[in-house]
Amino acid sequence: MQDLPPNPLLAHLPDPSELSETERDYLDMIAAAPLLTLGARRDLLRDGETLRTCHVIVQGWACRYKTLEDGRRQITAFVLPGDLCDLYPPLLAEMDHSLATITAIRYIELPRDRVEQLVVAPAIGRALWRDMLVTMAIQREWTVSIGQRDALERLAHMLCELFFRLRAAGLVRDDRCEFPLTQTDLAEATGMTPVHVNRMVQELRSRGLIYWKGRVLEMLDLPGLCRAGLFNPTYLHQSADPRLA
Amino acid sequence: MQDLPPNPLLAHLPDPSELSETERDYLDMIAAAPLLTLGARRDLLRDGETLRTCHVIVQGWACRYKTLEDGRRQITAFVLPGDLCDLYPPLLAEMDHSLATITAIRYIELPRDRVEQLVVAPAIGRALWRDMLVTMAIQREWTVSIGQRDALERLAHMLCELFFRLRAAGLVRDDRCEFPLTQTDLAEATGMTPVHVNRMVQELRSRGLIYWKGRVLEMLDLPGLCRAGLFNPTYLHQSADPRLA
DNA sequence: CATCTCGCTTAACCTGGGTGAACGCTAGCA
DNA sequence: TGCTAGCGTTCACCCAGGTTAAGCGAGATG
Repeated sequence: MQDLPPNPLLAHLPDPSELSETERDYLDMIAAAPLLTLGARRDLLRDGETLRTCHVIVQGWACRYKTLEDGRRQITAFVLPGDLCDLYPPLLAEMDHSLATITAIRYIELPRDRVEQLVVAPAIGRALWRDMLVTMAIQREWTVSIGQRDALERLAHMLCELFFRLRAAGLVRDDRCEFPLTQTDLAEATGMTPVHVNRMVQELRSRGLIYWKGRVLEMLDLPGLCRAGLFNPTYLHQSADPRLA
Repeated sequence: MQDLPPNPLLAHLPDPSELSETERDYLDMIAAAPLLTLGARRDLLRDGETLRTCHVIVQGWACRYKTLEDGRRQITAFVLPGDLCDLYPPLLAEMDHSLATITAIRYIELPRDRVEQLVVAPAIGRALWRDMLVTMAIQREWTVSIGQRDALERLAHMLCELFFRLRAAGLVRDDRCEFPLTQTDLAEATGMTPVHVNRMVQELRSRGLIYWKGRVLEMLDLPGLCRAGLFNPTYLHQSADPRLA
């Protein structure tokens, strides 16, 4: 593990100087919350659970998924290092999906009423809204992908999305990033079979678009991959992000 | 058109007595906003537009959609009468999808800064958050449907979802509702072709699950349709809704 | 050092749903 | 009262991607 990045909750907020004193107090309390740990490939939250606390994943990869009665499983979102994640669900009565780790993670727990405060704090609330709207846009784009793009486009699009999000989180150097997903994960996220994901990975490799070995993914031709996936990054609304050089 | 329901923004909020005076003032101003009209099958907002106002659809059906460069089109959500709809997008810089009417609609426009106030008003903000989380849950469920359910299940699931939402909005009587979607709409929403939607509609009819003619849809066997679609309504988080008898 | 497991890879075969095209019904509309 | 347009319906054909199964390499475990 690398050194710990600052709490992602903070990274998503405006400059502290724009916050009221009350808001700064909230954040101080959050910064003081103890860091918890969970190993790779475990459930953090299960469908049907009732929650009294909220989670913020500080480090590591996770995913949301739903399982049908007969066992079919669909990953509906990837939660990347630095993403806010389970801040909101406890505002509803009951989990309607599960959340599992991909890698080991570090996270904090916040009591529910603290989140309710954050959500309606002026500057913090607005920032959380903006974050939520981007998450929503990503979810819409998955719908478009699975509904309209063919297998190759879908895989290319998914890799582009993850890459752009990782880059915005400062986790890309020289077009390379750590990439802990398995082909089976990608299959469950894109609605195809692991076998077919493999075929498409081969195809992207043979076209010279990506290098992927072990846990390292490198974009050999990012514009080409974007074209192959009909990927247009505007839905990520990253333009204003200062971390993009 | 039937008589006008109250502004859906109000329907989604807690009892007015729980609101502060400031919040009640906000709502009064909203109630006073003039009602605008737009005909069926028109774009209300287009991908790429920059917005300075927000919209609340008071009456009628609409949908969100995205179009790929080569014309493939995916409907990503249906906005039903009474749903909040475009309250939030203007918090982001630019539309990343389009919004089109299905039927003629009535709507109001709110200036952007008014929405920013609403969103962080204590009681109103919390209610809007809850609404947003349900919308998000629906979007996740679409991902699951398109990713994992087969054509028949997908169609059945979509009909169940729309039916439950319409029922919560008070638009169902005796298991019947007005249903202005075409089979092509359903095709664009479920990621299949109109031809195949038609085959699946025939199948649901021949199993005695639905009656659908003109603009009327009737559930002849709702439990059966739920089973056919592997539909579990918990993700709609309707249990607490007082309008469900 | 042997064994086990997990993830990746390849191959042969099959099917759900796409494609393209034609036809018919109903509802405006001139 | 005939024309046009949109929507639903049906058919014949075909392919993208699913299915099943087997082999392989690398890291984990005893």
